Amino acid sequence: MTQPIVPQGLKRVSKPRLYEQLVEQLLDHIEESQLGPGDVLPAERDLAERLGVSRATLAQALVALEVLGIIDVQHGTGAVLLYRPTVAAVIRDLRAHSSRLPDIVEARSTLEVKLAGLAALRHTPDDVAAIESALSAMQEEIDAGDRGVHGDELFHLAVTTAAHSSVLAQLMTFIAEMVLETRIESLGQPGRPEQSLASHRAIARAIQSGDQLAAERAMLAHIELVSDVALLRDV
Amino acid sequence: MTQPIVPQGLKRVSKPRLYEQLVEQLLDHIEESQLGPGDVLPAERDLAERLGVSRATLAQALVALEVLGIIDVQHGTGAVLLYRPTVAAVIRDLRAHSSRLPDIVEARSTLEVKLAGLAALRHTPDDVAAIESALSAMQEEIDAGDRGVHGDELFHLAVTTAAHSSVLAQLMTFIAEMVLETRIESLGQPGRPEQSLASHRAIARAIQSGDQLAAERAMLAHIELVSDVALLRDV
DNA sequence: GGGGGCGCAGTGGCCTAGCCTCCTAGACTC
DNA sequence: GAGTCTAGGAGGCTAGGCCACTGCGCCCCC
Repeated sequence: MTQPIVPQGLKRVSKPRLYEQLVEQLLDHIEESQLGPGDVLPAERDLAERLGVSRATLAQALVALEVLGIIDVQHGTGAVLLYRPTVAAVIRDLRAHSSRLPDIVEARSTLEVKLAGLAALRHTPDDVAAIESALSAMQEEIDAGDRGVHGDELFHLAVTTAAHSSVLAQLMTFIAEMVLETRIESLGQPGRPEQSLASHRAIARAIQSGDQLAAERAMLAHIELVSDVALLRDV
Repeated sequence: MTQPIVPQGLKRVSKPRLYEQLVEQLLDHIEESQLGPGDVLPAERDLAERLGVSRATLAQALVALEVLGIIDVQHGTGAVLLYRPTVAAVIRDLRAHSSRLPDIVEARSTLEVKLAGLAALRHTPDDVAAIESALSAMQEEIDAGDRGVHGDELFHLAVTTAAHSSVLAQLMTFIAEMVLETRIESLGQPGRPEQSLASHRAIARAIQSGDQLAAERAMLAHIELVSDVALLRDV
């Protein structure tokens, strides 16, 4: 009862689709029936009739469950469960109360701290050049009276690249959109761009000196600095 | 001669479904056309005809894209893009399994270490019960001569749940499929299931005692233990 | 009696055809 | 000019049908 409906455009304000309701019902059914990995769901025709929907709509629900990684639909056999009901519960929670801001910051922090540390260990001359270039870009933006959003983005991207860890980089990209919102807010605070740039420099120094621990600490401090306002604002 | 071919059907050896191909094509189309957030895709009837499929099948593909968080289908309006094309590319890469093993382990380690630490701080009685239940399940599997893959999975899931961090949990779901492969390999080593279970117990103790640092350390040690063989084998 | 092959029943895959609801832009009214 | 109405286009969902794949049991042959 805390969340007053997220205005954050990320969420669906619109009408519930039938297949979404079916997903919920199926998850409930799986949980109640104590089904486990390897068990197969009833046949589509049967299920559709029992749930009072057409096969086509049920098929959409099954596609959704498949994408969510809960079932694997096999031609000629049926829809077999991959995971335990607990997973279903987790996913349902995710869908229910959508990701809130602290969770986003938490994920960002986790990933970027690690990336900064790896960057300290693995950076190439090119990576260093890109980081320096990002710092200069942000400096120029600030000098021009701008908030430096672009340079900020460049910097974090350069650090991510310097870490040379493809999966982590992909995960960063995935949450990039969410992070962007918090970033723009933060840089709107008076004096914030300068502070942010200063902590960028600290991170860059630690990375260039190859000091993993220092880089991680610097990044952590930076993100905490950048996130506090957003946290206070919204939660 | 060690493994009689993993029956774990997670890797699709089977037939590609039409809607999956459509997802790929649509992602390509989005990228090529330089579409951004807010843009709407062509009408279903139009799209279906152009792609040479029925509306029902296209609808499945759209559901998949919706679950992946790429589009939002609005009644009466159309399918509007939520993210930038880069995200689409990322997701496609993730699906294509292009990432290499060390990177996967690295990402898993980063996320799970953080999750273990958070679980130490945030666990509820229910979370503890789920963790204990997972430990018992794995013990039973091992006693029965099994490798304990299932109990292992339950345990890591329970820890993820106990961390109560939705975005991090979401990221774990994304790499879950990749992680599964390394997990199964690891547990195939002689004596490994017992070692793994022991380190699970250590993690569980640290979480239950609320010791964040100890939980993080225990999880890190566990993942390093579990990953070394796979790393040596494959890279 | 045992082994192998074949066919059938059941399941999902996908399509066609159609009607409903919802949204929106533009015409119409005041 | 502002508000209202309406028609067309968009997605939502259904019904029914045919095809392809899987698995298992029967039957034939050895």
